[in-house]
Amino acid sequence: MKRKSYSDMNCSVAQSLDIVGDPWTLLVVRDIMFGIRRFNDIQERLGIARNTLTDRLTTLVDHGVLAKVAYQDNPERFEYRLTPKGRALSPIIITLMQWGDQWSGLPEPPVHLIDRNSGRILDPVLVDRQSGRPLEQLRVQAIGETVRPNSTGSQREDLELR
Amino acid sequence: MKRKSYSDMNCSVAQSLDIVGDPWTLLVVRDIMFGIRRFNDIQERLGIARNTLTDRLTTLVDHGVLAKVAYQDNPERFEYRLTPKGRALSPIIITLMQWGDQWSGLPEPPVHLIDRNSGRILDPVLVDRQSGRPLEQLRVQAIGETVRPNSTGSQREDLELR
DNA sequence: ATCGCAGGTTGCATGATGCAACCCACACTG
DNA sequence: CAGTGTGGGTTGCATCATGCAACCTGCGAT
Repeated sequence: MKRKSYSDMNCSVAQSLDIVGDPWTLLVVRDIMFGIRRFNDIQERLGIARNTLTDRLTTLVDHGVLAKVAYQDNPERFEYRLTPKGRALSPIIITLMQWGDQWSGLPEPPVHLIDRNSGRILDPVLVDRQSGRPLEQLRVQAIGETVRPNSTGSQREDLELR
Repeated sequence: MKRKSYSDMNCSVAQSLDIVGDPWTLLVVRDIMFGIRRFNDIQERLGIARNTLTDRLTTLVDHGVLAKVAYQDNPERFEYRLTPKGRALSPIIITLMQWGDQWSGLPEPPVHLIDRNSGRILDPVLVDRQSGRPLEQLRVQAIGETVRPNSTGSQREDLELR
């Protein structure tokens, strides 16, 4: 049956996953972010079915995450580039990469991010912009209509971040 | 046909998505992180099919993301709690939430994160741990076997992060 | 005795995916 | 100008995952 849309869920996580939650979608974005921008290159690297790739690319273009631009005429050939909305996905890709590095059992990280100025390997961490403190060191609470005490009637709890 | 496993891809993003990339999985983790921990509560909040929820929960337990713990006997009743591996997913959930807040067209964020000490709304940003500088302000390059110059023969490019 | 609840399991219909084959316009080679 | 290669797809078919509703089981309460 059709996969249910999350879009009526009044939850930003659900809104995001409604756009980038399909299988392959974030891997396609990852490849394009890393400089693989053409249909055949993406298809070969990922091993994704060609019709599925067509679907993902057009859906991402429809959602404004990618732009399809011709890089030559006669014959017309295309590449896919990130829009600002697409570039804003980088924190998601990077945190997914980190979690995979730490927890998925690969012997060592297949890819490192380096700062081109210092040449150093980067260690990305999520902090509060104002205080600069890592979120995992704070007592963080979620507030909003969507988040309610659960059925036990317990009071709202802190998020377990570490 | 069966969805292809990404696990032989030598890419941490793929490894992560192999575990948390199924539809509903991250929404289930989100709910549990926000304190919804019981089968029926999750099922009602998400509107997920009950058999699908069963599958997602057992898969997450098998992967060590969740722990199924009894909170009473006679009759035995269970709740699902995050393991350390599951708690480590919080940066992914939070960055997904941010992207949804910014780009998915909701009038305003349905949920805010606040610091319980200061009471202030948190604005999470991904920085390099050592320098404290936001990644989007750096020239970042990905290095590793998986990342190669693309078919145009162009040299390795910086990641477009902003 | 039966009602309800928590936490599932089962059966069926359909849509999404994988896979292979095909297509089309153009360019290059002989 | 016939044949071959390349980029970027489309089409058909088989199968798996999902949605949905119904059913089940153990227990406590009425």
